[in-house]
Amino acid sequence: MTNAVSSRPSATLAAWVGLLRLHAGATRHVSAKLVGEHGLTLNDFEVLLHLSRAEEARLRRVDLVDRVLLTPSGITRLLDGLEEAGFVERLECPSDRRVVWAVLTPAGRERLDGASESHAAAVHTLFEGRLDAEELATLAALLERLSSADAPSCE
Amino acid sequence: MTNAVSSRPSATLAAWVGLLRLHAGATRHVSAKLVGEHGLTLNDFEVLLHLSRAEEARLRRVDLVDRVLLTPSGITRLLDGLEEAGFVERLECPSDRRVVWAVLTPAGRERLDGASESHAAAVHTLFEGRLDAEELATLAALLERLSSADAPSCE
DNA sequence: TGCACAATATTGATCTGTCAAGTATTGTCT
DNA sequence: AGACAATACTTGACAGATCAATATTGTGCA
Repeated sequence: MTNAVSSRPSATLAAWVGLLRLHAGATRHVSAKLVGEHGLTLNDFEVLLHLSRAEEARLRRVDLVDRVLLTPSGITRLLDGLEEAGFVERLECPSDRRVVWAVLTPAGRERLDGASESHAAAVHTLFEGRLDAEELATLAALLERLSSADAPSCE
Repeated sequence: MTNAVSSRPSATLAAWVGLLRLHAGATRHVSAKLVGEHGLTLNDFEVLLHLSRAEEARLRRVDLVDRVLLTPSGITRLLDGLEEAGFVERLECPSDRRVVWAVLTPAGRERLDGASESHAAAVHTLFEGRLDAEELATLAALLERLSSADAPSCE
């Protein structure tokens, strides 16, 4: 009886597959709508959103890496696209010449505003009718606790 | 103020970002271990696992699409890799010549068994120390309910 | 029977993101 | 100062997955 996975479908495993399945399905739903109606990827949207909330609508690459959970090169490439589309601009930081700010342009803000409602609605329909307010709060709290300090050292 | 997202950070939204963040972090952790120690992608692993549990250790492409939440072409390409590695074999179905079974080979089963424990351990460390048994069960139940009938028609 | 349509699987083009490596700048320690 | 590490970002090569289009087989029905 060596197969730990199939012989002991524990609660951790159930939570794990639930996470995988929900993410895959949810992400597809929300992303399809966002791309179809506003030409924005999920990550595009998130970057725009974070910029819009930041001081002076600008962030360093590194800060975006933390917030969006992408690798540095992923962020660079994503921003390349957003720059080309005119939603974001590069701005060199005078005090530390290693950093390059990503600045939200008016066009970027406009696109973000246009997409926000539709995005919120899409997310809403994922949960609507399946969970009541209390369950939702519980879920949010649990997920938050799990993702807070998340990378346990890989031995 | 027309920005629905930033002005109303509702519970749905909190759950949503929790889901995104947890998935990104967790997936990276588990996947890194699986690839590093056993040369298997997360999806490779899942396919092997589903096959091992199936009747006669074989499934149609379409069934894998449902279980693993990948597109048909994604499954085809993933199986190409597993075939090349010798973990899976193609088998044409005599009764319906459109379908091609994916059959788990002994080598595939062996690799799966080798990876299972390490995988389960990796998943375990994600939850360990952060959630007690009851919370874990709650989480699993909530996730399961959300992902069960998942694609609400996109209007 | 024959014909329209659905279901299964694959392929080519393309996209998004990763990894490993490399450049440039800044900070620290002696 | 000068050496060395750390930080911020970029780039080339590539993996993994998607989409749209296609081939093939099965099903239902006039």
